[in-house]
Amino acid sequence: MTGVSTQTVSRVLNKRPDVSPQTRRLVEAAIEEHGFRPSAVARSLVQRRSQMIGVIAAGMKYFGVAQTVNGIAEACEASGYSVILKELGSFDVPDIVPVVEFLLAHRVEGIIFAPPQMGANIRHVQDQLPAARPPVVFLKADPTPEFSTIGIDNRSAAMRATEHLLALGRTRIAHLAGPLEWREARDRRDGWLAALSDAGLEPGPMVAGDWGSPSGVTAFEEILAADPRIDGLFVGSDQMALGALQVANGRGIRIPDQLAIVGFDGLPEAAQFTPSLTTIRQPLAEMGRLAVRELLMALKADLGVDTVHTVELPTELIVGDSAPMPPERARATDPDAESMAPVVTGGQRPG
Amino acid sequence: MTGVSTQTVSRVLNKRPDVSPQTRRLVEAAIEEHGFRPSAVARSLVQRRSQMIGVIAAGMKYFGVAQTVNGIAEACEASGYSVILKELGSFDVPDIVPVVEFLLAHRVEGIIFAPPQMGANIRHVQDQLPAARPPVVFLKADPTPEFSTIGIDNRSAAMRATEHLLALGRTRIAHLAGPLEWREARDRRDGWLAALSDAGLEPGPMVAGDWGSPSGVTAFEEILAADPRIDGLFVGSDQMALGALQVANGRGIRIPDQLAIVGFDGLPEAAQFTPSLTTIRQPLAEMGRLAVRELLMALKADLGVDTVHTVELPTELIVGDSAPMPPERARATDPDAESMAPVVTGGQRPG
DNA sequence: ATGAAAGCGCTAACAC
DNA sequence: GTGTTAGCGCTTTCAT
Repeated sequence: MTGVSTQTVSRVLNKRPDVSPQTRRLVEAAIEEHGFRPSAVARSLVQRRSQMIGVIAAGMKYFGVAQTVNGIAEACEASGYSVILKELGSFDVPDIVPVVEFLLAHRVEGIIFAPPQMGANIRHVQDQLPAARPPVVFLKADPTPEFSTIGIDNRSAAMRATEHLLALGRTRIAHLAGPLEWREARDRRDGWLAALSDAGLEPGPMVAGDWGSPSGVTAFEEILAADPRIDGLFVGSDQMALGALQVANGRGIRIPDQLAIVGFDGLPEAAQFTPSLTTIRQPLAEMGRLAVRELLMALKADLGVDTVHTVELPTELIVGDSAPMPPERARATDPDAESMAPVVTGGQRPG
Repeated sequence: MTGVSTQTVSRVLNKRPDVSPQTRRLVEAAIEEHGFRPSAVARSLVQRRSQMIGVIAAGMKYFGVAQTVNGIAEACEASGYSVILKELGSFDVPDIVPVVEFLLAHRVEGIIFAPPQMGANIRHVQDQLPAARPPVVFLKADPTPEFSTIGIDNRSAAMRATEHLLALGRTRIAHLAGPLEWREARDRRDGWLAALSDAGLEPGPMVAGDWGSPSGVTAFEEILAADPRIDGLFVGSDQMALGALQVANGRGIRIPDQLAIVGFDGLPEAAQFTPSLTTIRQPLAEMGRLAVRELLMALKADLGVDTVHTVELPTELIVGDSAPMPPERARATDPDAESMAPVVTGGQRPG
């Protein structure tokens, strides 16, 4: 309309080949001059694809969630998608439904749930999801036949952690748990119990914290009060383990000789704790990336093909000084030997 | 069109008053039955407001950026806006321009830059920003007359940290700096130098790390090698301070008696370090929230009113055991006494 | 209280 | 190669 034509402009913008170089230059000049910017909104409307995926996150203040959202954002950018981020105060159902509606209204092409945890409430969310919807991936949720889920096997990983303590000859092994309303906290506790039961040992005391490092301090003190003679401790998060380390150091408890500690999460900083922390690393960013891949695959295959997958990503045992490698090497018969192979960091012990 | 009418539906959806209750119920029933969902895309198109704000972030893997994005998302939700999150690999100019174009094409109503740092390159970004654009806020950037910026006064905060060490009677004060390509790292170094110069002292050795805790280990070892007799250390990030603590603990350096340490950032975990870390807290989430407020205010005032503000948020000295309160209380004449008032955490020292 | 008409800014399907 | 027509799904404005 401006200088010369009407929607030849469209062809220019979309870099179609069927435009004469001359016209093209003309149009481009006009665009430049008028500071014209094509509306992606209108384009989304007519094409019925927004090139957006919706991310429903809660607790981004937690290291894990932030890491996962990062993985999602990265993978989206790499695939030409963008993310609409909805941060929720909580995952209670009444909160979630309007958010999903919002995302649907914006015609996102997929939705990822990235919570710090998934409890039973997720069932309700799943029930309330409208039938007509883009693909959805739940992170850290119980497997279902209806939705793709991506997570780790918390129970096995916790068993692996506990077995590491057992391999060090520890027999009185306590657990500093996460809040037991959280499924992940319960799964980790169950893994701890199972490993002890397999070894024919009684569980040591268990106290729950709230994932944060201050709660590690108080919970560990309660554990010590319950049984000062424990020689092994499995902690549900690295942050709580940090609190336990502070108490142990303050009381002159020698780690790992007197008490060996294994954490959970794989914070990058764990290697610089005093002493460096043995921990289970979760592939948090990978989870996010994989969730995007799942979505894109489902989008591609939108024929009735089966696009529901349940993925459990492998975890790693990162060995630090708080619970070093046992003298006899990891058993070669370990069924998960590959995925769960221990990784030894440069457990730094200066001086 | 369906059951009864055409765009009376619109009135129903927008909860307009001028619809008979009867029709309303009819329409609502039809909506429910057909699983109809209004298109926010079409609405954005016709109303010319997307209710979206664009966030350009880089380095969300860093605690600080994640925290800030969290604050942004929170504040947006609270105001009925949503965020389109673009995560960048880096803030090099060629990368950024297309991202801004993308956001503009999506008709975001504001843009926030949330990088881990802002170097000189930001100038180029600012220069390349098109003239016709929604309001933009830069986080952590140098003040400019053209754009709103929100950050902290790194230099003053670093002076405050160093003065705390001086108040403890320390005279050989070293600095474990961040990477000096970063403006923030340089500002903190300058604050350290200024405080020492004001006190008439020579600066101790300085070595730069990369913000991460492993680099704290090696950099601190270099500092010790350069001058083993230092009695104070100001560290540019809490994570690097964690590395320094590990080395100090490993070598039997008594903290704070032999060496007092002050960090920077205010990680929540710093209180559980061994020993608990004295540090400068930055209001990271607040920065994000404030950025959103800035944007919304600018939106409201879009008359030629002056909407460019330069905000420097106050920081806090959090006193832990690594550099305790000096015997004589903080000088009452401190000009920043209020905003910079030290906060004493329960520096935990068990047993 | 409701319907009809026009248009937001683009692209798809055809003509020319 | 380029212009024309139509329509994406809404919200206006004006009639009724």
